[in-house]
Amino acid sequence: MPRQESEFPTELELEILKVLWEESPLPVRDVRDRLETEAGRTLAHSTVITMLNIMHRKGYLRRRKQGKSFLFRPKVDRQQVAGLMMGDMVQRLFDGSASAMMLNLLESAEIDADELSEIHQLIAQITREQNS
Amino acid sequence: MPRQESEFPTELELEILKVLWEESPLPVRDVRDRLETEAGRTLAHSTVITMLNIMHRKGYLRRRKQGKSFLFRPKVDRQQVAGLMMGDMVQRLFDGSASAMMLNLLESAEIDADELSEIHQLIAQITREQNS
DNA sequence: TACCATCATCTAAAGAATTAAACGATTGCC
DNA sequence: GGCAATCGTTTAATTCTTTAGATGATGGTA
Repeated sequence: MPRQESEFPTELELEILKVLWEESPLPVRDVRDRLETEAGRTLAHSTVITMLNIMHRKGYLRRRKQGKSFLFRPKVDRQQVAGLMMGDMVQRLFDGSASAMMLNLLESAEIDADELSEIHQLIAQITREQNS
Repeated sequence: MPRQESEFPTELELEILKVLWEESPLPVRDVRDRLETEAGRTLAHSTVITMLNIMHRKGYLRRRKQGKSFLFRPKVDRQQVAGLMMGDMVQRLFDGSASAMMLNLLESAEIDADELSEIHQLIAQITREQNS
């Protein structure tokens, strides 16, 4: 028994989602162009169609026929996917402790003062909400 | 050109690393047993050996012969791997913004009051360090 | 010594992810 | 009407990941 199909978008699927989260709906050709300019991935037209169809089958995208071509747009939003992927990573790396992950991020990533301040305030706000 | 070998531990590789981060060095048989009890994965002995050898080749593990069997232990530490994987995810999901990732974590994950407080204090401490 | 248990190596199978060529349908234009 | 451009479908090749059987070496034991 080999491994199962990933429950999250794969690397290329995520790249395509990012394109479509930025602007959609888009026809195949435009997705292809943006993968090249934005992600530095030059793919054959048929490759992109194949991927879009797979993603449609998996439920990541909606597909609508316009004229003779299809327009694609995301069916899942960025927050949702990010949440799922992060949740998975929290499980796999930190045995489910989101705070352990945050502590790791704080220590290993360079986060500038403004951002730190923003996060600081958000925590304060969440704390207030929990206490009310 | 299909995809390349992952630069990070794969799913099963990470599971094995977790076993060895907990205790090492271990012989193959013990790794196998712990994968079963701790990760719920029942694998053939030869499967585990194959994986351990692959991981050794990739530089994730050290291997030492004791008697007729090998003992394995990690060559990479948890912080290091976590940092790399998180960095990759920050890139892929949040275009490099670690703070965006943290904000997402704060909003989507349930983090209890004690943990929030701990994080809050750590941020304050980092802020002080940055200002000195 | 002969046999059995224990280990490692070799080999390979099968699914997932990625890539794209070949082919066919449709549409617009000369 | 015919030709070229454009689009989708079919099919398949390649690599990575995961899995494990077959085989061979070695050491202990009856």
